[in-house]
Amino acid sequence: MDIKITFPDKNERVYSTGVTAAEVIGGWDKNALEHAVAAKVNGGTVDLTSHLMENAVIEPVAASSKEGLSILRHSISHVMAQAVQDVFRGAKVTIGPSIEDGFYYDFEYSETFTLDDFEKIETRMKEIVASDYPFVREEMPREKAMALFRQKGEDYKVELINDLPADVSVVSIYKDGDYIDLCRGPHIPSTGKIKAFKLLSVAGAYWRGDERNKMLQRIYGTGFADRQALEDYLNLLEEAKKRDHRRLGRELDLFQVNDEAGAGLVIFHPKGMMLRYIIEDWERKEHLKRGYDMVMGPQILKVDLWKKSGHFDHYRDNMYFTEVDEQTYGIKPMNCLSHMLIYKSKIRSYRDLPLRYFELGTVHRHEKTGVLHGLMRVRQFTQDDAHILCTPDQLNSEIRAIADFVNYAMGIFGFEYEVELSTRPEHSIGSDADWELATCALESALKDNSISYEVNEGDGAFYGPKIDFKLKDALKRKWQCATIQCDFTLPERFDLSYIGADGEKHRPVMLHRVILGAIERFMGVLIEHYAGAFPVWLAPTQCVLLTVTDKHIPYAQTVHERLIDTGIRSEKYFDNEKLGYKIRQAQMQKVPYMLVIGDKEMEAGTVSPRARDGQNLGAMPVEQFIAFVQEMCEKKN
RNA sequence: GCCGAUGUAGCUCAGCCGGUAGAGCAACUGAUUCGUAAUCAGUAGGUCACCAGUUCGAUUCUGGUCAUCGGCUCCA
Repeated sequence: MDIKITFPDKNERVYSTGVTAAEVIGGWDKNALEHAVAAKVNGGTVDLTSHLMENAVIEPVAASSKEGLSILRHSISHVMAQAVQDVFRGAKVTIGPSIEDGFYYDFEYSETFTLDDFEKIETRMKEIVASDYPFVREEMPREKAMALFRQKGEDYKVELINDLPADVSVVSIYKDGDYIDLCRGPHIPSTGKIKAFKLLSVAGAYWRGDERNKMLQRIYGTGFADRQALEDYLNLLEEAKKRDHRRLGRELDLFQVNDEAGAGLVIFHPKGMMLRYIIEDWERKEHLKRGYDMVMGPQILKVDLWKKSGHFDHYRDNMYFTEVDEQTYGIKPMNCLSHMLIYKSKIRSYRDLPLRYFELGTVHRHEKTGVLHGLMRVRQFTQDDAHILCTPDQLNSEIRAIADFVNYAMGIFGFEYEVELSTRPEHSIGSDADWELATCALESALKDNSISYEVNEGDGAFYGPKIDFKLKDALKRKWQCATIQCDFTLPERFDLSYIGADGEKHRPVMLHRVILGAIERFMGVLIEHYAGAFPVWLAPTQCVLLTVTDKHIPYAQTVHERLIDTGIRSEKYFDNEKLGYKIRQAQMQKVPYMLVIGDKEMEAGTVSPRARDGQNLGAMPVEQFIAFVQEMCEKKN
């Protein structure tokens, strides 16, 4: 029997049944086979060693492609597990997938792995690579596989097989050398295909990601198609370290987190506070343009109100409480309660809706110690929070308007983001019907706006489903910033109503939403995004005046006063140092413009700006520089 | 909260197999008055995270606490 194979270039060739994918690809293009780690056959990815049994469209999967890298890294994780078991007898294997920038493998082992062990493991891995063991796939009945892994003492693998759906009768295993692993595949043809890898870190991880389970040891590593790509990636990691917001926060004197004050509590220094002020000021204006009203509620509210809202039952562990005059107060972890009370302060007509209450609301949440992280994860933070109360009919257009707002804001800062729709979690309040309605409202607004999104099952807030906007920082970590949450429950619990056109009472719907999310976190992301070199409109210091000698100070002082007078954030640097030294200092502080002031400038009434990128703009009248900076701010440059 | 690592001057880091500590940069003082990424000299700076224990003696060893870092879980 012969089969017909179609290549990517649409050419076709006939082979006898059972020919391997590698033979077919090699016959089509030797070079393509050289760089391939797997094959795509009729859309599915398979081993190069797999046999083709029917007519097929075939395509090589290159090691450097996204899918190829994933397969390569998965294979490297097998080799690492093999090496770990060779070096550390008794280590049990669990799972070892490829992830975004590499791979990991989780082990159970009596001793702790240290960074020093990496060398031993890598050395053994290199031997395995040099041996060029073929990866051999074998399929067997699940009972047989279970017996095999039980006999090897691999309890976790036994559990994995045990938990497979009942209708799975055959499982696949992969062998390379004398190592056997339960695996769906596909894998690279042989260990010799591995050209570049590195182990990066070791950390704890719960078996199956559940904190009730045993803590395993996870070794992270990465691999690439060639050494150069690996080098480039490692350099990128170094670069990312340099723009870590915690480091820049100190170097640029923006903020501190102090043990004496408490973990997760940010203290803003003048420059950091200036940055924050600029962002908040901009936000207030943007909200006023969009029909929001500014409001403000108290920091603590009586515990009974938190019971009424459901926070006490569902959010208590994350809340701080305080006792005053035998009254218990909850320190607010969210801003909604006051906003509910504002709504309730008078009878509302359908003509009043939608009402959009905006508050830069500071909240406290008791976050677990292990999750605190610079500005990104803190215990006190300020949300650019708003609650929109509207009729069900208005829901769709309100959600669309928020999505537009988010898009506009992200555009200003040049962030990319992804959208997720999070549905009802395990612990939640409200009826199924309301959840259904709320989820549909969010989903249809996304669809109407043709925003692509992924569904995140069970990740909603306890009172309603949400749309999350996740932006990416310099380390490619995703951060949840903007979110829109649809809530039928709180209006119910607070018995909110409006009088409709029919003269009857109706229940409004509430949207909770933030645009930047937490100002602290957003600033952290911003710092890394710009590597501390903020655009002029955001820079805490926009220009610094550098005098050549002391005799230029009086003139420089008048320039400074003029700049400050026009609202430009100018700083004086009149120290008795050489110009080169001062430029270096200003450069390291990443100030957008350095204004050099010497004899020439003093005589002509000019300044000579030097841009942060080293470009000398030449002498210009002070007024010209002012106009220049003002224009940049206007354009948000 | 869990696993692991770490905590020495403002910062980056040495050091001590137990005998109370150093370097570079920063800071301060003086000299120098200088044109686009580091002028020279001097001075000062530390309860070695905190609290116990072992010891004649602890920064060093042991235990606990706090915090930080890398992850897990959770989240704006």
